[in-house]
Amino acid sequence: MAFTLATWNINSVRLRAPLVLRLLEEEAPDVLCLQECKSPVEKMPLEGFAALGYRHVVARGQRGYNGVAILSKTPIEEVAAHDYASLGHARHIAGRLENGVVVHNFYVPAGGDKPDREVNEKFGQKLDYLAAMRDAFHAERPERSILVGDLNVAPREDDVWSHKQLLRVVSHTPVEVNHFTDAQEAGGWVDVTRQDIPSGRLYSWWSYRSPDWQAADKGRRLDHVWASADIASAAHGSRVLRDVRGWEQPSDHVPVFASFDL
DNA sequence: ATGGTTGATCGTCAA
Repeated sequence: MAFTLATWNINSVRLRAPLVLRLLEEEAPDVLCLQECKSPVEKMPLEGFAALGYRHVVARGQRGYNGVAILSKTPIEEVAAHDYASLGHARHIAGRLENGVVVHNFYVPAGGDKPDREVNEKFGQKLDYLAAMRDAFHAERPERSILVGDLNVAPREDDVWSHKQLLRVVSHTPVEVNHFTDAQEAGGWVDVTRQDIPSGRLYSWWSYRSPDWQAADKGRRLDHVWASADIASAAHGSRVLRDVRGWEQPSDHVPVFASFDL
């Protein structure tokens, strides 16, 4: 069974429900993972998604911040919803599809402005969160699993518009990249997007604060699709839907897609 | 070094 999966930081699922519906109609992924829903689950506009065939949902929400959801055309069974680093935030949900594949959907803390945990508590929380992910994957190495989400780290030099200018900017600092890589390696996760698109600049986020995002193109690749090593060879066809950044009243993130022959 | 924009919520925090 082949299926296509997408991940998208929607930055308010209620405000941008029309954009979610447009993506589902135009691209029809089998599974869509959303982050930053900024809504309790009971206030997410799930009826509209169900009307398009996405009748199966696992989600965690909270008022105003965070919030993750997995929409699926086929049944999905919730298998976990971890509060890594005990932040009390709705940042993770995991479900198992009928083919046995477990989908982890993450929204890693952004980490605030200053990349120093001594003066910025949020940066410390981000590092702690990534360390907790590492520990969890070390304790139980994932198999037949896919991990997606807004991981809020752009690990490679060609994942940012200027490696040199971002070395001290949160999302691309060496300490974050090290924590990110440790979590990835602890799980034996393969970066599916870079397996399919091995070289060249690739971004999934452009700041609202940067005018003329398209021409300036000061983007970062913060949104990721990983697969456990046992199924990584089944992945193909990764795409980053850059044009979605130009939709009306857009999210600052765009969807990232991958397909799997399993 | 600073400010730039957006969203939730309703003065301010988070991103």
